[in-house]
Amino acid sequence: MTTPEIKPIVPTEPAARDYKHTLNLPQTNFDMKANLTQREPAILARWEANREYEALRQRSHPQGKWVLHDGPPYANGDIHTGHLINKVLKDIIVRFRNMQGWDSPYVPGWDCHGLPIESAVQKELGPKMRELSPAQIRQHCRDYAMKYVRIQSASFQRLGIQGDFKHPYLTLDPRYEAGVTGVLAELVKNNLVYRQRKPVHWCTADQTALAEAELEYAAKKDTSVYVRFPLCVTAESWPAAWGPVPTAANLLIWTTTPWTLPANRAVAVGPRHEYVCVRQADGGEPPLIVAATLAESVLRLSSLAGRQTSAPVTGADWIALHPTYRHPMDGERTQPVVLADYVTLEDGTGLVHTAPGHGLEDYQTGRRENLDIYCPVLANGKYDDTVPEFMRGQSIWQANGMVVEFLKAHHLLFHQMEIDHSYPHCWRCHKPVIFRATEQWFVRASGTGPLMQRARRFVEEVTWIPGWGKNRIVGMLESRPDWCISRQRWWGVPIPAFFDQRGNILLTEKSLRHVAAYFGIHGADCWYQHSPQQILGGDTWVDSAITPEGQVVSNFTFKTAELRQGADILDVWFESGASHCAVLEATHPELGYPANLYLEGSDQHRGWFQASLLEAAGYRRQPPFRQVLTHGFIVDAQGRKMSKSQGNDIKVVDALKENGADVLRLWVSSVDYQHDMPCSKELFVRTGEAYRKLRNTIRYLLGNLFDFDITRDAVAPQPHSIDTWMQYRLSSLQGQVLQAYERYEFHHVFKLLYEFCNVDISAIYAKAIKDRLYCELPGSRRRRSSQTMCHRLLIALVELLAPVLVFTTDEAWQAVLQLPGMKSLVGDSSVHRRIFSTPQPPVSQELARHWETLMPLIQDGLKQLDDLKRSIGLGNALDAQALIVFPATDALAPLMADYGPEIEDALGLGFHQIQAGDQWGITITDSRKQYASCARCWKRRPDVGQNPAYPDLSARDAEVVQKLAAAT
RNA sequence: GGGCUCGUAGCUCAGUUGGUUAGAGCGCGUCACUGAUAAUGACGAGGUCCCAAGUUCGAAUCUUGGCGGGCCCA
Repeated sequence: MTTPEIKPIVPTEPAARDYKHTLNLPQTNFDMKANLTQREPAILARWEANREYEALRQRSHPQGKWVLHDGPPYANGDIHTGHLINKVLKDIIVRFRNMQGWDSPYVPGWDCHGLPIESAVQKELGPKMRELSPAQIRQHCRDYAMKYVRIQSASFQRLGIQGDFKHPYLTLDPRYEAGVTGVLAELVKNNLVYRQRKPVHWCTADQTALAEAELEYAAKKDTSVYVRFPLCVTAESWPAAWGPVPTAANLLIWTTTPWTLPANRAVAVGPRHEYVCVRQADGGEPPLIVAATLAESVLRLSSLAGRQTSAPVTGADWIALHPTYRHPMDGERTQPVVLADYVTLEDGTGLVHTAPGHGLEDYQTGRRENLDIYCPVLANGKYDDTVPEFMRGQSIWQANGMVVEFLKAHHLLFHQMEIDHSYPHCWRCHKPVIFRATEQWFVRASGTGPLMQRARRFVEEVTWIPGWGKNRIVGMLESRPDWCISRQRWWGVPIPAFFDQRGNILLTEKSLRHVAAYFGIHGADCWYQHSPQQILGGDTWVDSAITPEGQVVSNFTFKTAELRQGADILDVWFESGASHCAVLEATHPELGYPANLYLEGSDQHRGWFQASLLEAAGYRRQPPFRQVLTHGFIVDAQGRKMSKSQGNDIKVVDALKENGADVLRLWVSSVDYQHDMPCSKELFVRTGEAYRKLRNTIRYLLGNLFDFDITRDAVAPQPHSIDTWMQYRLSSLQGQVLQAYERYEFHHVFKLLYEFCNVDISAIYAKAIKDRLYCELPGSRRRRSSQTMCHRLLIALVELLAPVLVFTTDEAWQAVLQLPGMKSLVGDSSVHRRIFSTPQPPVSQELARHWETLMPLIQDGLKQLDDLKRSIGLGNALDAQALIVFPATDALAPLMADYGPEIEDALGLGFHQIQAGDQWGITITDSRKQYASCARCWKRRPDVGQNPAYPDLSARDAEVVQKLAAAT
């Protein structure tokens, strides 16, 4: 089969007639320029006026309820890139769920209590703070927190985050405070709360205990000392392996905190490590006891000449002889050498100075060995009066030098050196913290207790995304100590314990439930304003009591007039960790327990995820979340952490002004958030370029639909046209994008949509259908078929982009509603209240496969066009023609009359011919000297001038113009 | 120092159970179009797959050890 021979017409210059007005050129008022910084606030105002969030809630939700529970950001400071990533990811998910047909409400929350706010207020108030009552201080803190709630709320909304911002949850809400207290009641009921003297991280500047999450590690210089502890030498306790019993000997210990030496109560050795006795040949120095493997390196520190090292003895064998030593700073005290598993031989001497009041491991050893949990350091970091006289009242930070001097003077200092090490600091005041034994409230959250057993089971029941999140939290649970939940500050939820004059304590499930109800009405501030009589509501209260000795006595009668309130408040992590009860059930019961999803940065494995899990494990049968999704952290372009002090941080507020929210949201969607995310101004600029491509694709589709009425003009894609190919591509795209959303793989969503716009639509389809859209008769089947496809593309793109580009798709949807017939079809609806359209049924695989044969021909054609451009300066493909050769036996052979014109248009050519042959092939040639150019469609074709009435037009264009003329 | 984790073109990402010459889009360069026009198209140049050793006929992929980054902890 060959195209019939058409007699070529000698090229002539076309008459200078202008046919532009007879074309169907794109028309739309959807601007190419986004102007987001102006447009977005206007759209926000419209949403506000239309009560969009409320309207969404009232929409029908065929799938049921699906709840993402917001982790509360801390109400302090402007929003930063961490908020950006977290809130936008949440918003994308919630919007996607809603568009899937779920009822997915979003209630934003804020963490309003805690030390950072109190410290900031303290700084603002200065010395005035001392004159204020606790209630007045709390009022200042409240004002401070609420100020930042307002600032952050405005910023989140400006980012397009959709939610119930009129009714957020605030941890300072009395109902929330009641909820937190209720959780505490549950834990007390299950015997999971106790009070004990125990070393905790303590900030001497802020004078409070600190949680793990409130520490930050920084380099610190310290004096480390090697100290002689005089051994009590007796024949019975002297190992035979060490040779003759000397008259005196010293244990050698190493510590980086000389100030804790007054609190020394034991020396610990490793059971399997070997210890030796080192003697100086001249007998000038008493023998030293050190670990065998460390002896050489330690003794080298001091120029001990001519030494002899004895045979070794294991720690376990030595301890069997019950060795003791004299306290280095208090010769009256005799103290034991004990075993401990944690002693290592990595540094030091293998003998560990043990101060049960100043270290967690030391404390555990102390408990086991029945040692005194002795802590001579007051809350302000100064020694009390139980230490040697020269140190009394001194700050521990000054004491290091004094201790060293003392040791020197008493010939106990073996060696001293300055070291540089990583040391915990207070997250607020950045001062170094210490371990200090104090009376604190604890939750039994360690070991193999019932709470931990259930927590471990919960971990198994939850889906952790990515999967390693599970390992991470399991590892943390395994090694965690009991949870110190008390803090010595003002700004928080009080631990509502009452104390009588003899130190008996009232803190029971019953008393907590009573106080919780009272807090719910009056707010927790009442703890500082109302008397115990008022709060407990009577002169006596009969309940269990905890005696000063820690015994529980039932049916104890408290006289409320003699009670005073405890001064401790709850750890803020306990507060936010109670949100599964305080929010999902108490303040926003419409959400319901448990949540489908918690989504936070991966640091929350130790923070909110764990606090929530532990509290729920204390009294519930079901974990508070079904899925936990974590994201990584934003780093700078070089992959370094962002910090204000380094000046490499990006200000979200500035980035918003420069790029608009949709560009920032698109950036969030474009990166794989499970790892670190590099961020820079340049990356926002790049994202802006991607944004423009998406916007222009929508604009192109809108522009070509100005005269297309979906209710009247839609036709099925023509079977052997590029429309069919496009439908095939679209169906496949929709499936992939929805699946990527379902898996929370938004960077795949972005990539799929972006490449679809660049390649499938822009480079291939839009190019191919330009001629038929612009030049065919408006109502022609060929044009309507492509318009139908454009319409489907438009709706699909706007819908699939809606969770990400919330403003732009809203604006685009307004333009969609202006298209003929649309309002009658969908009314005045917002794209954000839509449920994703069901994709068209997939087109036949056979038709789709045809294009797998044709696409390589088109690729070949493009290459040839480029060659012609370089070799003979052929600039416009409309000045070229193709000879398409197809195998006569191919299944496509009978269809080439249909496919030929499609290839011509896909390459943007003026003309083509088809010819049967042996194998597929395409040859592009210059037709400038062969055919005239049609004055309307600019194609060079042999049929230009065929119609005598229109000598400057091709046959098709002549017919179109004739019909248009007839119609008017 | 420990636990978890990441390291593929300038950027963002793909790379199936190991298997031709490691891919895509963007960006960049060159060119074209001027009826998607501060838009659009074409072609092209870009990679020691962090490094090293090992296993294997064969490693971006598996093992071990480094280096560098991040989070959490000590």
